[in-house]
Amino acid sequence: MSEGFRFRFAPSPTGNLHIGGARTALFNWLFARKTKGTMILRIEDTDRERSTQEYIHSILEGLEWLGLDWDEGPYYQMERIETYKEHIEKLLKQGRTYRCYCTTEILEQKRKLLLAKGEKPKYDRQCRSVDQNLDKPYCIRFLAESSGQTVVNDLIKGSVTFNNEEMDDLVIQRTDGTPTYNLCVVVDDVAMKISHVIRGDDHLNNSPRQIQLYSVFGYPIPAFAHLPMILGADKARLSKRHGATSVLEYREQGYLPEALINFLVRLGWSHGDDEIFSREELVQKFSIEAVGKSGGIFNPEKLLWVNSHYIKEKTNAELLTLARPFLDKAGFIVKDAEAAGAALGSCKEKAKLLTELVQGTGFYFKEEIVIDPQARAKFLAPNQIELLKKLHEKLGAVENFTEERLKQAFEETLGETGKKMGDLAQPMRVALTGGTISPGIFEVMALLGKVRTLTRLDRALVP
RNA sequence: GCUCCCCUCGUCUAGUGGCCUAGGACGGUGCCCUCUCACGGCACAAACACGGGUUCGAAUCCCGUUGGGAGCACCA
Repeated sequence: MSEGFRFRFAPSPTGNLHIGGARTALFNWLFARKTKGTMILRIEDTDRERSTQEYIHSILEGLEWLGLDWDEGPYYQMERIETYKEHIEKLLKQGRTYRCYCTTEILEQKRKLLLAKGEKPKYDRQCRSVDQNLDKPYCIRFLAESSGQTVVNDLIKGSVTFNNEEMDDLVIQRTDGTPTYNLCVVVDDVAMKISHVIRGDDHLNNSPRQIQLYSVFGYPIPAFAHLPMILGADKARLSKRHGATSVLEYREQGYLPEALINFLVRLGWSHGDDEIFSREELVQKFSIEAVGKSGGIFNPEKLLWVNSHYIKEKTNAELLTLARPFLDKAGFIVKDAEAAGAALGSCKEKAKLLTELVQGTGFYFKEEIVIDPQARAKFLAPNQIELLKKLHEKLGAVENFTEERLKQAFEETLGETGKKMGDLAQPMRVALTGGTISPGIFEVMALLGKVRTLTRLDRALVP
């Protein structure tokens, strides 16, 4: 048995699972499932200042909602401190580290100075030639290669060459003794036998520095794939000011996980002219070669369209399950699951979000409807009331409120009065739903049933 | 400022030298359907960033320019 590929999603719990993170997770997941490899979840929580337990929960919940499962983990970096320490020790023995006593203020000054001179603000290695046994707080830096080149062979961007002189001497251990990101990723990716590092292309510049670490440790270098960024409408990296960034916010707004997945995968990946992909199709059709190089703008309208597509595909029973939290929130009580499902189903053609779907079914769930004054003025004028009264007589005689039978009653009324369907349907709609927008009028009546239909009609007939 | 990445309709993209009069999708516009709103159907407008090459032939290959993005933390 050959060993399969291994992938990881490694978020830091310094925020909720956001759109960009979700897509990184998705691409890793797709590649893992496609190749029958292993998906690993690792929480990069070495930033103790900003990492929180709430964010960890939020990230896990987001992944779960999207259906992006993992085979190993979650591993927590804070539980692996000893391993990092050992590796720092190794580097020390190889003479590739040195203590740096420079304070944040001093470093800040140096940066400003270099920037003002028009140079790249990298550390000047001053402490390298300073006594290593001073009784002062210190951090540990990695002595980087200062000549030659480092090549990143990226599955998406191709081969990218960096001059080593561009590289800075990274801080690998903070003054408080905790290791930092660039060291931890390398140590962990090796320890977890990661074969493919798939991450956002904001990390592309980190890759050569990490490759240097792999080399010094004598570890094999994994394959890299740097995904292009997701941008806002102004082409700046997606952030809070572009609207919702947390995946869970989309759940609250009434999006379906499969819609978000489908939308996200199409941002930077394509398969001919196809737009809609089931989870199974994605796993089958996904390939890293088809991932684009350029950043993509997050287009909320398209997301909405994808979502409406998936809502339309749902059965009544599925809609009821999905809409449940929103119904509860609206205070709508489900007495008859089948009828409630049918009510939701009657509105699915016009709903782009689950929240809209539930709003649309208010006429069904509310015991007492309130008639919109404008709608009343326009559609419940005296002559229209007369027409409704005629219809009322017919309806009283109708035993079963089936759409077919109701249509018949309408047509009879219209035949006797010479009016058109619109003349009758619209006033009826206002009488039964309180507004001018609803599913087909016969469907509404069938859904409400004879008793409620006639009660509402009675009430509407007295101004 | 320096380093790296990127560039096909407004947006996501198809396209790997002739199939391109550049295709699809979202959005937009118009028409049809129709008991309202939608759904749906049909149609229209809309792009190869620019400039040089290479070639019989370039959206596709090469060079340069402009433009956009990312990184340059004791954040990840």
